[in-house]
Amino acid sequence: MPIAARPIAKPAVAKPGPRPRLSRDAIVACALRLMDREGPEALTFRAVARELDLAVGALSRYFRNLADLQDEVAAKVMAGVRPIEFRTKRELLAQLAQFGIDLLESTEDHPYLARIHGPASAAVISRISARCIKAMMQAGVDAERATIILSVVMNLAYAWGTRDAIPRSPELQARIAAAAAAELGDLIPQMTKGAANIDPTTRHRQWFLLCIKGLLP
Amino acid sequence: MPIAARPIAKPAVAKPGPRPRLSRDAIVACALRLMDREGPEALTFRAVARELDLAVGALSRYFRNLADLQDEVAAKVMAGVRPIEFRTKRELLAQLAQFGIDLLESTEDHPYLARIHGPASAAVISRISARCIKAMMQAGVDAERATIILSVVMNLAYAWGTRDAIPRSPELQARIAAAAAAELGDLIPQMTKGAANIDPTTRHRQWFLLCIKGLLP
DNA sequence: ACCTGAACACCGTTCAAGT
DNA sequence: ACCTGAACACCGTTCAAGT
Repeated sequence: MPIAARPIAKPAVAKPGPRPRLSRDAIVACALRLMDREGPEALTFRAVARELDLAVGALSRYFRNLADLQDEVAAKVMAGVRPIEFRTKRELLAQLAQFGIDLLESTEDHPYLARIHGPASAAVISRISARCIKAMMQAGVDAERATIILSVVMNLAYAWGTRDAIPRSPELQARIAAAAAAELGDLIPQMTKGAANIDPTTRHRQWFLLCIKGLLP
Repeated sequence: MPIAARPIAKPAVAKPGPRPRLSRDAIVACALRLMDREGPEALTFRAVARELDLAVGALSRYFRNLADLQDEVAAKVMAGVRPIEFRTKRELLAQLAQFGIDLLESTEDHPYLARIHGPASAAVISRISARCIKAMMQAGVDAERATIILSVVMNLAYAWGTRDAIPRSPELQARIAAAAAAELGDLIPQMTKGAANIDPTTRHRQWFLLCIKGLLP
């Protein structure tokens, strides 16, 4: 996901006195860059202020509190996800799968989304959801089914996108694998059989298609 | 979910000197109670120390850092979720739906789980997943399908369980509804039609069954 | 009007000192 | 061996004072 260029020109030497007002969006963009670069815990008012050459206190004029800023970052990311549009019934399946892939890539790029989710990002997601459900209903899917299908696609995208987001030490990785092996026993060969080295996006798309096909009427 | 009683007897008057050692689990149980009572942001080393009548520094002997303690809390909650067991093929559908309901109720009780998730809780989830997948494979479901079905059930349970976890002011609630209405337009009547006032658990079970039926071979 | 930056009340984490 | 609690380096948030 491309990040907007620095929105505020920084004078070579800090000058006192009133400066051009920052936009909320410029601050959100800066916060997003910061999180993508240094991780979610690096987002602090003080770090943003440093980056923007502001005093700490100034940020409170734009955001009620840190949670508010975090929420707006999540909203900005989600605003970049395009909902499906109704065209033809035949395209519905492929469109839904593509929507899933798009969302998956967004959450891969910003795996901290669930930790900073708030009311504002919830509103953005609600709007995207409504548009997707509308498209499905125009294609003849009933409201309940459309809601469930969308829920499946969005949540699988999120889960698959963040699967590798928790840093695992090699020892822990091995411990998890051993625990799974102990449970699965002699079924392991069957499991690894299908995991040929195909492109992950292709495999994810296949999984999305399998789910959506099973759920469309 | 029942919480264990306070594990350490608190002397009426604080006495200096060595005291009986606390167990990691006793501290985790205390942290869990604290989060359920006062929300996830109330979990601090200092609050736990106060509750357990300990000095702040002592907790670092048990947990590397706060994230470690949070992770163990999530692991404790997840350890209470029972995976499905293989019995008969006929029971598979109902068992998977029940597993979904169980998980959904856990996440409703502790909606902060995603925010405190870490390597230890990931290991617990991995073990539960392996057991569920094994049961499905013993019932004749191939490994890939079993993985996808489990992914769908677990992630829907999580999403549906936390749907109402973000506090929304009435104004925001209205703003979200208005945005959805603007997108959906005249399709709203169709949507609300099915939402008769049935028990939420029953509705969730129906949704789980619909999904699983569509995905089982 | 808008920004500054000291002040305040909290944190997590460390570690010499106690018992 | 285990706990204490002061000390340190950070936070978010507030607000009188500047320009």
